[in-house]
Amino acid sequence: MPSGATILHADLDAFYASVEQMLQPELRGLPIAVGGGVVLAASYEAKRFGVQGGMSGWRAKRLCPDLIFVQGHYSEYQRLGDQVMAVLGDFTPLVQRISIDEAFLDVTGSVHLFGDAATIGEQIRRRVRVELGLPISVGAARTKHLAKIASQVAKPDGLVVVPSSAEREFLDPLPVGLVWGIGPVTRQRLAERGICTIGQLAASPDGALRSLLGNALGTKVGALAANDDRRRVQPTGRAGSVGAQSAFGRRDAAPELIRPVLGHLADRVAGRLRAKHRAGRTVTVRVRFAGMRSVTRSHTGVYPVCSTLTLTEIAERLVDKALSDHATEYQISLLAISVSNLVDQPVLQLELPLPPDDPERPGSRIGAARWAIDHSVDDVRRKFGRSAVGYASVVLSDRRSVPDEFRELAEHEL
DNA sequence: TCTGGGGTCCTAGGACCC
DNA sequence: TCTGGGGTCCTAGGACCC
Repeated sequence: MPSGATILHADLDAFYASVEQMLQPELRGLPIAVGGGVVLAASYEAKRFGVQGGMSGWRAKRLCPDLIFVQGHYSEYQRLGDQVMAVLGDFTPLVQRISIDEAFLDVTGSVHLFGDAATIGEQIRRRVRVELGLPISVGAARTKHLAKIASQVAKPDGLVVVPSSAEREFLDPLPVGLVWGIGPVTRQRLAERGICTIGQLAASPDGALRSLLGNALGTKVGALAANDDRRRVQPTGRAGSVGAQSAFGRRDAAPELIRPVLGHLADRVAGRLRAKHRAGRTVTVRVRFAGMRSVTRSHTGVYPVCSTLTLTEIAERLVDKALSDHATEYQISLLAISVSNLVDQPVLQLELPLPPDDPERPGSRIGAARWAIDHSVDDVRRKFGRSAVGYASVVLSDRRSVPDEFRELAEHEL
């Protein structure tokens, strides 16, 4: 009997940790964490003790004294993640990759070739296990939202198919936190009103949902309740913004470090933009203070920016503004730069020389000079590597809490 | 002895235009 | 002589996701 489920959500289990256990068999069955100062990923054996990604290493060790810290094999993560996606692509061209280790599939057109959703889900799981040595969970349902919830329920290393005839029975007893978009804050707000399960949420009047969750999320939950999720699986698009951030942790965030750090961040962001022939009109900085309170300041200019020096200057101005608005805060715990409103910038615009007083203006004297500098730096790096030439990298080299390879895994396609 | 780094989306107020 | 309604863009903050 057909289940009506044609959307799959495939999600590798504890991806980085599983890769380490696959590469080093002596680690299998043991609580491990990838990373050191901060836990980047934890195996299921470690998760049982409450160890989670993003947690500081000392806290994880306190929760799980036998925890083993391992260094990440980041290029392996990328390679294996890509290979998993290739396996998924063997079943349908309609694959929407959400992150390095997770994707939606629409198998509507594939069932006559491979069997129903349950069969395809099992084939995916078997192939990923046999060919790549990794556990992957799969959820199958009529909509993306349901498929995603199903894969979470299937974890670890399982398959859950939600037949369209049994969606309510499946959803109603589940905790609201499984709904995409409901995090800790919203979950708490709902709990205060006695709403803990998706069934209770679905039974709430539409107006109440909207006032509780906001218009957008309320509509989404209403659609979930009415089984009316119409989002389609679509190939992953390009990123709408590029950013970089640097946390100071417990190291001193001396004021004289602000500028070198901004230079370093701008260098990363602008370099990525140039590599993809992109530029952005809006620059946003975020300053986080001790106590996790953070403020943002942004500037939208007339011309798209991709020059390292120009981005640095704009970011410095914005950070100065943020700091003067919050003069009582004295300790900075994080700095971030992000560029949005992106546009394509296929070639250098060789326009008529323009007044040289606006470095942001492409074709102005200063703009052209910066373009030349940036591109020679990019050239040297292409030939000799990132560290061959760069901004204050010596000053900051021992400050990086997370390896660059890890950062790169999280980058989206520009 | 404190909380990484990459993103997306939503909300709300204000400026400005027609 | 005082003011409608709609739309777009920008800014700031916040929740959330992987």
